[in-house]
Amino acid sequence: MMKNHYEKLKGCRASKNRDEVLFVMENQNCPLSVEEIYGKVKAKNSSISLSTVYRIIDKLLNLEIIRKAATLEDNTSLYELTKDSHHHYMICTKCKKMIPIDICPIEELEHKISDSTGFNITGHKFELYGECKNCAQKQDRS
Amino acid sequence: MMKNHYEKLKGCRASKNRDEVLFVMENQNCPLSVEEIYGKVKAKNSSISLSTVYRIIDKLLNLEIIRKAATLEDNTSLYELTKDSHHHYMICTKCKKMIPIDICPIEELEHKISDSTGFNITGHKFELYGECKNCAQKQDRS
DNA sequence: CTATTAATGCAAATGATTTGCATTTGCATA
DNA sequence: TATGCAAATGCAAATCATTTGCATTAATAG
Repeated sequence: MMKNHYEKLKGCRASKNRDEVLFVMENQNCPLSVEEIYGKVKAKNSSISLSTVYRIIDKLLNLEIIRKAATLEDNTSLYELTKDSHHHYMICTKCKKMIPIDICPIEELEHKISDSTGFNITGHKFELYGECKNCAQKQDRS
Repeated sequence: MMKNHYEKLKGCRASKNRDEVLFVMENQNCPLSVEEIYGKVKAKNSSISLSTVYRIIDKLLNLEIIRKAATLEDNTSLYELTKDSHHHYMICTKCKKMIPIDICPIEELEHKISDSTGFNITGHKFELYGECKNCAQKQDRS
C-alpha cells in the first residue's frame, strides 16, 4: 500500500485506484493519455474501470496535481504531473513520440498581450507537430 | 450562382454547397466551426447536410483553401481561409470570443528547434485562453 | 445524349469523454 | 467496535464532434 505525499490530497478519502494512477504517472517521462494510464494500471494487476480513470484524472486536475500537457491531433488529451516543470512538446505525427521543448515563448508574451488587450489570460496551448528524425528516415526508403 | 475565384478548385466539379460554404467563410471575420458554417448556410435558405459540410471542409483543407485556425477547449475545430494572414487567437473561455494575436512567436523558433533536433516541423498550435474584458467585468458584479 | 464518377443526404458508426445509477468502501462519529 | 453518510467505483448508456457506408443525384467529359 503506497503512501502518497500529495499535500493537496489531504481532504480526500484514500483510494487504491488513485494511488495506482499517480504511481503510473510518477514513473513516466512523458505525458500519458487516459487510455494509456488505464492500460498500465490494469497491466500491473489491478482491476480498474476506464470511467474511474477519467474521474480520477478529473479530480487530480481540479486539485492541480496534474495538468493537461498536450492534445494529439486526434484530440486525445495527455496529462502530466504539475510538479514536473512547465514545458511544451514537439509531437511526431507518425509515431506520436513527444519531445519536450525547453523554451516557452509564451509566458513573456502573455503579459504584453494581456496589458494591451485587457484580456485576462489563464492558459495557453503551444504544440509543434511534425516528423521526428526516425520517421523521416523510414520514409526516405519507401 | 456565384462564381468562385479559387485557382485551386480548378480540377473540381462545380458545387453550389461548396460555394455557399466559401461564401460564408469569405464574409466572416473570425474562424468558424463546422456547425456554425452549417447553420449559416442553412439560414440563407439552402438545404445542406452536416456531413456534406464536413466533406467540403475536408476537401478545402486538402486543397489548402482553408486551414484549421484553432481548437476550442471542448475540442471543436475552427476554420478560416488560408488567404487570410496567419495568426493565432486569444479565446475567451466564457463567451468564446476570439481575438486575433498579431504576433506569431513560433515561426522563428521552429527553425531553431528544427535545426537542433532534426525534427521536421510541419505545423504548430498556439492559443491563449482566458477571459475577455467584457466577461471579466460581468463577473465582478456577481 | 450518355456514361462516369464526384457530390450529396441520411443514418449508423466511431472514439474520446461524460454521466446515471446502483453498489462498495473509507472514515468520522456515536 | 458498530453505523451512517458521502466519496469512490463499475457498468452501461449517453454525449458530442467527426467519419463513414451506401444509395441517390448531378456535373461534365466525350
